[in-house]
Amino acid sequence: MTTIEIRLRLVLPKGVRFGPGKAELLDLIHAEGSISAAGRRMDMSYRRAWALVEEMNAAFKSPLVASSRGGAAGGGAHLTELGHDVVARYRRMQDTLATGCSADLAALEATLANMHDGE
Amino acid sequence: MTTIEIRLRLVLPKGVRFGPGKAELLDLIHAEGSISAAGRRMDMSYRRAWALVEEMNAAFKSPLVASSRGGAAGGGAHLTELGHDVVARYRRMQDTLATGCSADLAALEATLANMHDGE
DNA sequence: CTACGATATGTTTTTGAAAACATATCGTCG
DNA sequence: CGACGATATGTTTTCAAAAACATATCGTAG
Repeated sequence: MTTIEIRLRLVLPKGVRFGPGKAELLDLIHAEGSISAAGRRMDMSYRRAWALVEEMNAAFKSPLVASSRGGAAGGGAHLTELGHDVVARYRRMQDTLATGCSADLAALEATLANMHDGE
Repeated sequence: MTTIEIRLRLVLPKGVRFGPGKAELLDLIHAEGSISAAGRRMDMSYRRAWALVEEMNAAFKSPLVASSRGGAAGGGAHLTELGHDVVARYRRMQDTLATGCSADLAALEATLANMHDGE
């Protein structure tokens, strides 16, 4: 049981940050085909999910998410090729980190305080 | 010139987070021999620096920082053996990350937007 | 041509973390 | 013993990010 969680965050130009949250959001947009549905699954308002997508789209040379309005389902969104690429790279970096640091991580876990409360 | 910064953050039990900020604070405490001096170097109030130290000390089975009051210099603080160990491990994980992900990082940088404004 | 469901934004309100301010305590040294 | 410089905390204030609320727009299908 791993009690320490490792988080990777990329800080892009203009202070834009890309971490676990945005990565998950992109994954969910891919799975749901909609920004609002993805936001719901993350207990996030559409307002906020949309803002995050905007920020990401602006940070790269071309959008990570393409969206459309109207139509049968009211509209929708999907990942662009670049969007898929960015998520894949982020996941791979995560894996590299997890496997490369497992020894140090285990050593650190042995030095943690014994907590009483759950979690 | 690397325009993407990689940040590593550990989430310990009870939601305590250990990232670049706390790592630097520990380094500065080691260099300065004082929590207040370290805080000053980071443009941080003593209040805040002290709170971060408290949080870290409580998260591990024994303190990372030992401090004393009064005396010639008014008091002081220094890293314990565990404190040095934690910082060293964090730095090593950082290196592992940086070297292991350089390829993905370079690829990502090539897909960033061309910005106008500085930084 | 109307209803629907999602995108796209503007505006206001909440709130939680950081800053700012204020003391109290400690131990050596002059 | 009185001053100094750092630790140790309590209290109040600021402020920016997130939430909450409110619309406007779009395009297909019925």
